[in-house]
Amino acid sequence: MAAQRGQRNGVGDTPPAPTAAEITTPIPRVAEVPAARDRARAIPEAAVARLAVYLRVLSGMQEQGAGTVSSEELAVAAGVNSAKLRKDLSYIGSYGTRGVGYEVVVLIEEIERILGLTRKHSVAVVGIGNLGHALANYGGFPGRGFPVTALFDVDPDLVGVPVGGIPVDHIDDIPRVCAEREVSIGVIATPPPAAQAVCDRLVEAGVQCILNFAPVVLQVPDHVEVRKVDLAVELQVLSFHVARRADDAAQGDGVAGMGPDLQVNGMVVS
Amino acid sequence: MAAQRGQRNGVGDTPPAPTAAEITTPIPRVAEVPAARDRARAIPEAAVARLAVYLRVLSGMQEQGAGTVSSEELAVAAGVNSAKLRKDLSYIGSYGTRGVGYEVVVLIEEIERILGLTRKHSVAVVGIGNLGHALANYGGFPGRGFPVTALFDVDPDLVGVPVGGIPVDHIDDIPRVCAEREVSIGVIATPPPAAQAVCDRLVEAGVQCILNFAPVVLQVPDHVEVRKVDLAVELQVLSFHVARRADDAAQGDGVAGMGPDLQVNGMVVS
DNA sequence: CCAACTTTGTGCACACGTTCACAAGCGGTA
DNA sequence: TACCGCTTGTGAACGTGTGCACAAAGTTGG
Repeated sequence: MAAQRGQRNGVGDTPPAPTAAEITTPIPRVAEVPAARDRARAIPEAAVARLAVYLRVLSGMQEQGAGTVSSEELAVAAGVNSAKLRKDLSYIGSYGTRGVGYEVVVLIEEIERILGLTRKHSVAVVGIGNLGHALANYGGFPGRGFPVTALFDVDPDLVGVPVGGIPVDHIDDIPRVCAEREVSIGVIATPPPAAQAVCDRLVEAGVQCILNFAPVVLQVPDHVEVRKVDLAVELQVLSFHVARRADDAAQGDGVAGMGPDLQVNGMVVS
Repeated sequence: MAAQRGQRNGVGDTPPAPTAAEITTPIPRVAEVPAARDRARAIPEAAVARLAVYLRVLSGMQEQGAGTVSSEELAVAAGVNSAKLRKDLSYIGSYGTRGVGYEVVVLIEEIERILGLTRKHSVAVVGIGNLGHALANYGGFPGRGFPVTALFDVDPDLVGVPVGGIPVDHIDDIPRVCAEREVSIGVIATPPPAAQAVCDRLVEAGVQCILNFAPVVLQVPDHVEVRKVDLAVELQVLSFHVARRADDAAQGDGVAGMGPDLQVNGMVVS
């Protein structure tokens, strides 16, 4: 996935050099806060998403009492190449020990810090239909750190009714309620026609991050970050692969039989 | 976003040249079916996802009685660059008229054909909790073409109960039921610990495409296509952006005040 | 203290995707 | 028919992300 956003202007004009303090580094553990900040800006989006995956895998390992992991172990558990994993981790700093691996606790701490999980992020869900209901009932959202603190809908029958312990407010109250409860992430689970209007109100209320489940391309000012989860697109992409597969089978038939073509690379699957 | 998959081996060893029949092209409208097949294999994943978006936008335009669209119009409606849009469309063929634009109907037809939407794809939902319930109730799934024909759960209290018009079966019946109803797409909405086992059964049942909502890295044989929708990851990526933004504000403070930095590029927002 | 082994961190090359810029082609007009 | 303006389709440059391969660095055993 790839998130669409409202026209990000050319980021090509970044500062020419990273102060060169990066290379010299007289003492091993310098570059405390400021360098970390500089690095944070350079982490590719895809790597950020993977860091979140690593974090979950690491949490699982921690619960099972693992003290350290090698990049190889962590990589197979996360379903990625070990080189990629190491590169991803290098974006946030050098917290591994050569010849040994990474300390699970340290890695968890650092990833959480980079992802901003040390702070709680209030979540508001707008649109309490099937999906909104499900989201609200997650209660505390994935793995805590993202408490759902506000619910909104237009339906007067729903307003006031508590869902998952939180009373539903009317969408007209978005600005007030979001401000009061310091909502930092808005989740849009409304029907398509309502999505843009809801989005506008969230933005107006100062919400800077939006997770959009409505199959609509949202227009937002470019200081707002939008991520989209689009069920229809996911299914259609899968459909494409079904079709491609069917075509391949129909076409490359007379050549090598109908069996799957041989696998050269060693599968890492256990 | 990027979908993880079970190690795709180097596609670098593709046929050396596309038969060179591509370049010469004596007659304008040759390259009927076979070329379309060859092309289909070359469409980048990201482009496929966007084609699905274009399709939705086009459907909306068709309903409003539009006969033709220019790449520019369609691009802004889909929230992308017009050059990118044209390149994406070029992957599926040349169906535009220079100086005019694209015929909406034709484009819809062609995109549907490429995405394999001319055929119906039965969907099975496994795990009828909050989310599974919501998915089952969509009834016919996004925009039809993806009828939900089977539901599964372990809970004996749910088995036999109809949800959204379809009775829930026990997950032990996955192979039989999936075969009977010719399920081609499996949706996993179970708790994390059950996901891999469920996935294995789906694969065993011959399902080749899986949409995974469970926060787990699935291991599948490489003829199976997996797409992942991970709520936790989405939120954590947003959290990262909040943090980055906070850092920026705290750091680049003394320079240009606290207002948003000026926007150079012309916003396309209406 | 040294040598052998292990694993990280990263420079480099490659591949993929995006963007630019323009020739090719079509419709409208005189 | 010839010209003009407009929009497509695409070759080529560019930027980003991925994967390889190896030096750097640490640990363990003698």
